[in-house]
Amino acid sequence: MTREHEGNHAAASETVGEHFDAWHEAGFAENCPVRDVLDRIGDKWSVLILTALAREPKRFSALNRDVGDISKRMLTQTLRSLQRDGLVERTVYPTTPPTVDYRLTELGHSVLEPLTALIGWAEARHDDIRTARHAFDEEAEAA
Amino acid sequence: MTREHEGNHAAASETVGEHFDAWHEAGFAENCPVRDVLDRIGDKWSVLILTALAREPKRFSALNRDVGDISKRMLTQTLRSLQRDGLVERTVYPTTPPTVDYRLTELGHSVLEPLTALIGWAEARHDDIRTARHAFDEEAEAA
DNA sequence: CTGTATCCCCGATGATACTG
DNA sequence: CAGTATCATCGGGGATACAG
Repeated sequence: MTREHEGNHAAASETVGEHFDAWHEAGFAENCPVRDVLDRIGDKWSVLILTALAREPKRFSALNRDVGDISKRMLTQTLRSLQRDGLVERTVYPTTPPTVDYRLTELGHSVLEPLTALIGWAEARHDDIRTARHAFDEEAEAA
Repeated sequence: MTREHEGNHAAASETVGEHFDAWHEAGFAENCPVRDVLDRIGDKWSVLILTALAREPKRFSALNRDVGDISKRMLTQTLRSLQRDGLVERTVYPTTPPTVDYRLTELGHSVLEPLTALIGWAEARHDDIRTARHAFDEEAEAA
């Protein structure tokens, strides 16, 4: 089932494979751009916040509401990280009580493209994953 | 600097934004395909293993060597997860001592595409991120 | 060679209370 | 409204020893 498909991907994987081979041989693992980005993408809230800001700037309380069940603590912390990395811009309006909004920077918008591709893959292939899990678990159960 | 760029991304972000707005409103947060995938992508080793297998199947010991400084424990554990999700196929050859190799399935190869896009973004934009961090940290230091 | 079994530690996250 | 401070928890992941 797997073997027949390898041909389909040979062309793409050839290039990609060579790239990653060189990459691994170079000892990429330490302080590598990719791990750096992946660590951020990988945390529990960054992607959710970035996508929540995709359409328009939002205020702190709006984000707190729109992103499901994130604590104020983690919202603040994640926003700071995103701001520090130049993905999000924070604007304070000196009203009372204070008004603050967050918007994606150009860099923030740009990461949404590869991110959207990945999210698209997740949505498109999630059924396959679920099926694979089921098969795997039942096989394990048989033992 | 940010505002001027928004126009460039308006067209793309409009659609993407609407998608994510609907997505957030739908209460996506719980057992959502995307969090599911992101959790795996986000862990410390999955992407490294996936890319290490991009070119060709590898044996356990080869993976242990090629992926920088992963413990046997985590290698086994991560490979099991990837196998369970149908991204990696495990083949045992009944020799003595045992020989085992791991290869990407079609599903595994397919995730490499969006993943490669993200990695490409990381490599292309890492300098911008580093610059942003520097600026942010110095600004904080000034306080 | 290819793992499994244990123990342990630390950082990420949550809960709660407080502040300008 | 928009945070900060503090404490408690929980699980990911490393180290090490053992096993088929």
